Amino acid sequence: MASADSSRPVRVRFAPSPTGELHIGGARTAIYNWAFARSHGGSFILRIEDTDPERSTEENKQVILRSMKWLGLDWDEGPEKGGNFGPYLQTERFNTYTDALEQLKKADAVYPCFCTKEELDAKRAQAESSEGGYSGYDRTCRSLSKEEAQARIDAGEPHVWRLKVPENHGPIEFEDAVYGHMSFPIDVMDDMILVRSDGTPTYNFAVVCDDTNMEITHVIRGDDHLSNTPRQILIYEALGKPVPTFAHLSMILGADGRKLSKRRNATSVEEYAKKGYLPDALVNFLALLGWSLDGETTIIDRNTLCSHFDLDRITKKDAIFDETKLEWMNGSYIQTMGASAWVDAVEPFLVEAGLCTAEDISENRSWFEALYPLVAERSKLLGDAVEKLSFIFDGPTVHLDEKSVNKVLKKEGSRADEVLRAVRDILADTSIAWECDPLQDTCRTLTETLDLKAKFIFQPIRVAVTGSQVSPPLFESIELMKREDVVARIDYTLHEVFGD
RNA sequence: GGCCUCGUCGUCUAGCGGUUUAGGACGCCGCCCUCUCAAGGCGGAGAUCGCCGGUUCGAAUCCGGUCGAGGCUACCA
Repeated sequence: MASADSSRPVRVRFAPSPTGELHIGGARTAIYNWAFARSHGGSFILRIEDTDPERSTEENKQVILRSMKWLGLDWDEGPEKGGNFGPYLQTERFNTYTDALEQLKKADAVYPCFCTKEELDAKRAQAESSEGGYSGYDRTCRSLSKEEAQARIDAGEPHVWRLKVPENHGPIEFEDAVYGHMSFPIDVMDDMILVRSDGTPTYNFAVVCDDTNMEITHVIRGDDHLSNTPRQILIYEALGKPVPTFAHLSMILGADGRKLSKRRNATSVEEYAKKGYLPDALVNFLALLGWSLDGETTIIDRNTLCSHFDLDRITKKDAIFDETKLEWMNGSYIQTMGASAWVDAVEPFLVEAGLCTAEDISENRSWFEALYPLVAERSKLLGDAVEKLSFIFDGPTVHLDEKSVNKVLKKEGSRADEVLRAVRDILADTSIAWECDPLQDTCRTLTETLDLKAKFIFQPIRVAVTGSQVSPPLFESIELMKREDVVARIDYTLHEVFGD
């Protein structure tokens, strides 16, 4: 029975392969590993599994590192950081795999196999179409004598190294921290290839070597590896190394209930950053996709996550990624993030939209921070600020939304022209402080002067000043604009709509 | 084909044999607040716990079967 050595200090790792960007599923796996390390006083290791030269790229590696940093998942050991168990790129660890292979050769736990890929494919194809079906490599080369095998190796014949699955081994069992007791019959275990004919390690072999050498205590990974686990346990046993605790994570599905795919869904962390999500929100949301604190709490900050995360509250069921809820959560984080952090986060969006430059922001920092209350509780995504605030940057004229003009200014009996003329005089009156409250209070007196409901006073002002019947709070916005611009906008509207 | 999983409101989930008329969150609907939109507050609809049997005084919770979904079964990771 495989069991973990609980006396060792907790060491976990996130091991992406740079064959693509960091996607949502990988991000969640990373978050769980990170949070587990933090909540157990352990180490979080980042290892890049780049043994597939065909698909691995340096660019992808950089994107992954960038996304990890953006998410705020700091690693204790790994690329750029180093550590006592490096290197942290598999391509730089080949000597450790050959060392392990030598050890297995000495222990007579592996054997060379000379069957070619073509022969294997043919055998498998034939077996699959026959009655019993395919049940793994037929072990042709396992019965080769030592001498014959060595002679063929010496003759330069291409060969792989296969694990000699033990004859008298009971079922392979382990306690998965998420799925519970697992048991796999030994007779369905293939004599899997550990080292390819070109000398490179296969995935299952490389992971086990790395995880043992890096003294990983808990392997938290996607459940597509659940069926690989018994194979890996066999390798741990052959190596005579302690088997870590495994925790397998269910899959994240798209809204259509199907596997997330680049074609149908936004899948990479980078895309979510560009869409205006906050790292805190994404971490919170992803943490809750398959894990719960208590079933009640939904807003969970990093500190809470890092102190309370544990494996026993992870769900087994696949989860559907519901972006609507992510949006809500992001809005919630925007509401509480504070003006300063908001300005930093929203800057690229404002600049991108051409509303201002980075210099404008650094020179008028406090003015930009004053914008925050106008949109904080009205934004789901950072970029929402652009649409809501653009009118403020428009100067002495503003684009008048036709629908709003018709509905508010030209409405039968609204007396919007009277209202605007009166308001114009109030706003132009320099004896009234250019501040939210005095301006608003003075305008409100018009409800009595003109005998109109507040709505009929304020909505015309809103359309004239912001161009639309929907906007952030009126006088809070006006306060942040120049008096001459606001007055000019009212004159402009009066002229455009009423021909003044 | 073989092996291994998973299955509670539309979605994320709580639930670990009785305290459950199955709780919370998002979304949806209504009301309140209100200068618009939001935010916030309050309330509502929404799950016979995939299905069928069994165990039990009692099951979403335990067991068996079944259906559906998924993973692995590569000289990919």
